[in-house]
Amino acid sequence: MQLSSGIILDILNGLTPERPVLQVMNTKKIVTANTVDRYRLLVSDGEYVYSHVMLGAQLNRVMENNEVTNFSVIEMTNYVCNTVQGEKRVIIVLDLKVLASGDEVGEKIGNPTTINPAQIPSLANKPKIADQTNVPAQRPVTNVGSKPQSVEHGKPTGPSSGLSGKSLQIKQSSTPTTPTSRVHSISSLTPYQNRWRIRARVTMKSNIRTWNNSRGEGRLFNVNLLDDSGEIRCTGFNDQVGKYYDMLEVNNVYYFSKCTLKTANKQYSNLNCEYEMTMNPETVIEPCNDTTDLPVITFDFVKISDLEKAQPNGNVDVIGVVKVCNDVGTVIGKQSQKEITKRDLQIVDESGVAVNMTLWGEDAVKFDGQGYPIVAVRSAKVSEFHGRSLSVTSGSQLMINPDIKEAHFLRGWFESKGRELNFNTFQAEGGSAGGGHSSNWKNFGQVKSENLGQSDKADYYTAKGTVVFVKKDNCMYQACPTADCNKKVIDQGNGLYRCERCNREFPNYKWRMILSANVADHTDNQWITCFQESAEALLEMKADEIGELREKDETQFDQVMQNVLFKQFTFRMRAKVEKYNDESRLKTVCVTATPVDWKEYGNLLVERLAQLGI
DNA sequence: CCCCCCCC
Repeated sequence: MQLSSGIILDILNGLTPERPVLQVMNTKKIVTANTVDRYRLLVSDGEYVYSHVMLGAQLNRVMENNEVTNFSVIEMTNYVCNTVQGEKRVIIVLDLKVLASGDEVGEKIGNPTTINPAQIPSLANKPKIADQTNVPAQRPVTNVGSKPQSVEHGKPTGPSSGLSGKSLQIKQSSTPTTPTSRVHSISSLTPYQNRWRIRARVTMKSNIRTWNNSRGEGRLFNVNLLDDSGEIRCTGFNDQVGKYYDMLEVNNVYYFSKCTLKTANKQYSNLNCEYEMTMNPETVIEPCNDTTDLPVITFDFVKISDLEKAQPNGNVDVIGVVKVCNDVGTVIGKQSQKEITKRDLQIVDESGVAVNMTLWGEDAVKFDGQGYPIVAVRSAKVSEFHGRSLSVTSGSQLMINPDIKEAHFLRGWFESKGRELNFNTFQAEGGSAGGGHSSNWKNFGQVKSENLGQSDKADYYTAKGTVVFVKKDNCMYQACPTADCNKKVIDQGNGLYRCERCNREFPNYKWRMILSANVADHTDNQWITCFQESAEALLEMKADEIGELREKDETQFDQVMQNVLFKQFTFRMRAKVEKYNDESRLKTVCVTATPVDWKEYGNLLVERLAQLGI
């Protein structure tokens, strides 16, 4: 009986020779929980044996009927060779003809050896796995260009016959492939492979966080893992927190295997990786001391003075001396309505500028500002608040007094001269009333035609407009008298006013205004909301006086509301779309309203005329 | 399975 000598290598090299004749050396039933059983074969072409051969499920009958047994000689009349897990080749037998039964043959034909991976092109240039089995002469390889089909697309295999990843996980001791030392690159990982191992440096480790929502509760942490191919986020939940949180240290290197991969939700990740990993009970993490060839954590520190050039809502690496460390405080999250702990720092560097940096939660509580510590933050979030400020979010890595050259430099600078310096700070845009220059002039027609405020961040603009209408109803309310609390109080009817936020009753209250006004120019009109200061500026009266009028002299109160009509102002506006249920509409808040500076406005018009060539 | 990243 003549086997197709050496033909297995041709198949693994991408050729699809017709009707290869092979001897079945061994068979194994692969039992899986959720899908039909499959059979795996060890086959020989007389020269080589190969074990990654799966029988299509439609051929299970030839096994169940004992048509194919050990030593049977078969002809593969239809088959494909797929690449799985990046490089492993699996031959799937789609149809076969039994040329001789195992009983008839009764013995091994020839003296086949295992395949040397070096003979398969894409494996050949990876020295780590070139094993030392005797190497037959290299066979000429011609790529016919017919890409191996993916299992899912293999047309004749039928709906239930795809090779499930599970069945390929089954370990066979005879498998002559991938030694355990083989390391995969992070960028090669996909959810469609299970047997991988990466060697990576931890570049970020979060705090342990707890959650409690409708889907359950628990705790979790994440690490970012870096190798020379890329960076991936890995999350550990519950048991894995206890198992791995202390073991994993930023900057150290570990082997990771058997994590669950899934598509990353880019919305929540600042890493450039399509997938992310979750630790599971099978996960193996082992320290690795040979770290020399792995990339080290690098910083791209931005000088504080250069933050004004940084993209708002983007991330920067930053390092500075903590010049001011405020006490821990709490705020109420707007969406969550939960209390959040925070701490504001002011950090400075040799660029002579100071910036506020906010720490949250555990970072805030644990921070010790004694002795002007140096903080380095990888991926701090930049915000536009007060011109520029920084926030250490869960995607950031905070390092206190890190042992890096930039920190030593800053320490020297601060001790020798920085300590005595006065630092510049960023200025909030649009905060200037009167004296400062206004910018980004728009008329209301432009606001609409240029879709201002339609992106996810607010747009600021300046407009000259005429007040054409104010809503006097509900334009003010009785608010908590506490300095920083403007919450509406509840009249207890006994001369006391209760503030729910402060959880206190007061004998007095202060008036706060929320005035809706319609302002117009020659192009369009715009509804705006004026809070306290801008409402007072429009009405040219303090809120407390207006409130008193409203209580005691409604005619005069109405007069105040009348007086503002047809007056012109320079409005500094903040425009942003807001969602009410499913409807989104542009909300415009008047940040400041100032009397029109006619000289400035005249100059603006002259400039406009010049642009028009008039 | 988180995914809030806040507040002024």
